[in-house]
Amino acid sequence: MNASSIAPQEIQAWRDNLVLVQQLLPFTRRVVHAGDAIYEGGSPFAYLNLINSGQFKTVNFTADGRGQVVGLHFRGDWLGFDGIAEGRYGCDAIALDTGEVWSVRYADVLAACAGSPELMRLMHAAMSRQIARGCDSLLSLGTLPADARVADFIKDWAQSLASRGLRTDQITLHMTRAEIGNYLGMTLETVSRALRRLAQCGVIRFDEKGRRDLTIPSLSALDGFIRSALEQGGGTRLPVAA
Amino acid sequence: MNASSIAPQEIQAWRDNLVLVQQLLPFTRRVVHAGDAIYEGGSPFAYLNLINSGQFKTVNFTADGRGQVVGLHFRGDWLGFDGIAEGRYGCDAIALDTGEVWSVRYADVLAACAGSPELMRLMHAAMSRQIARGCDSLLSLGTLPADARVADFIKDWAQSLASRGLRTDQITLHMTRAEIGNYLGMTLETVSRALRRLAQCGVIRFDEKGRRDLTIPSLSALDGFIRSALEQGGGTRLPVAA
DNA sequence: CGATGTGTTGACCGGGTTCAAACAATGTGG
DNA sequence: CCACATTGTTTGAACCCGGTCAACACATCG
Repeated sequence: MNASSIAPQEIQAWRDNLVLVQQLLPFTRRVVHAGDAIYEGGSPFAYLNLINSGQFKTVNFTADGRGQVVGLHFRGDWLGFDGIAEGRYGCDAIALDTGEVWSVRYADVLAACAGSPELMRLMHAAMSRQIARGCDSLLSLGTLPADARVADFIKDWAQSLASRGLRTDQITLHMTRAEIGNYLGMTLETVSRALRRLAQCGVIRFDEKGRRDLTIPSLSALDGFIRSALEQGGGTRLPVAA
Repeated sequence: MNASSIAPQEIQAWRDNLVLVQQLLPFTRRVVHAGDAIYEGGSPFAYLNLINSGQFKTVNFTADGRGQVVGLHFRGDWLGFDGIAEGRYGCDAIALDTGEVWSVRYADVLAACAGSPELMRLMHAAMSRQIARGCDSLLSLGTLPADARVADFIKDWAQSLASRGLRTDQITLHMTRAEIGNYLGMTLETVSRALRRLAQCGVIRFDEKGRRDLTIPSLSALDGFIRSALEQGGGTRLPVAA
């Protein structure tokens, strides 16, 4: 599951989305800035949004005010799948920095899919990928201690960039400690302490610029940190005895 | 979000899957028993499985032996979406009791979707629903204390049955405490204690038959328990200051 | 009968939360 | 330019929820 094991056809999956949409679908470009909402939970569903650039989070809100970051999304990802079934979006989609999304009417997508098996397959694959990513998030939340969860988070982030052809050694987290903590199911203080420990182990390094820019000397070192945190941290936390 | 607020068209969504598949797709019926694997993570993807009866869990495994129950599935749900993108299943799908699934070649689904907008829409909706359910799981894991998480789990279970026209006052958990705990990100002991506390509050009641059969006097009482656990348990655990 | 798997309960302890204080970064207006 | 407010980050100290370990009850099954 490391970056080098990404299947060849996967490396370019994000690009296929952009190319095919450009060829087959009418869409409107929409430039957004940090904090902008692409859509909000509860509002009527009509559009899917394909990310052309920028980074985004999806946040799930409840009536009683609880909020949970449930996903991070990058170039080539779709925003809005959660709205298809109910006809209303289930989450807020928020831009983490400035970027551009391509908005397409879902009705147009359906029509185009009927005429293009390739596009239909691509949409299925995109939804499938989001389902699989959700499973991985649950795995991380349920089985890893706090420090390892933060390490896994950074590893995922870097791999997401790597699979899109972006540089992974030097990354910028466009999220506050509070947002990261929310996403990982812990408090902002724990995130801060975990990052300090990761830096002390040399598995990440903070840039001079600020506390959100960091360099990753080695992805496999991150993996090593996670594994060591698992075995020395009591060993079998939530294993399933087959 | 209570049981009575389910939209009319949602109540029968599970049935549409079964009806449409029966009309449009060649499939093979497959009877399974508790513990049987419908498919296993890592094996090549070729079939989707529509649940006609029974209850199922999906389990995500890692190379280092960690396992996490990531989803529960009932009549009308599809199993196998997570395999479309990579061409390999990402999870194990395990039967929790005796049931029947309809196995359909994914290639046939694609072909049939091209000729039936209704079926295509239905597949999208099914995937969308699974994405949304994943988001809800993350919300529960990230924002609720242990007791409330167990209460929310039972509420979800009951609502899943209710939306399929099954009785919700009397339910049987076809899972061990360890499985439930794994699903909810806690230990089996905590599950046991949480259930006892729920029973003491009268929000659930154990049947004479065994420790897995329980009755739910009132769904709204479960909601009340969750809300009270939130406000008296320190109040704002992971809220997002808008 | 013992063996095995499951569930319950108690006592202890530790990782992570909570509370608090101080610091850093970035505006904002006079 | 500085005073000031605001937001984000770091660090410390105390507390507590939930994990860990252990013992026991209770089934089912050979």
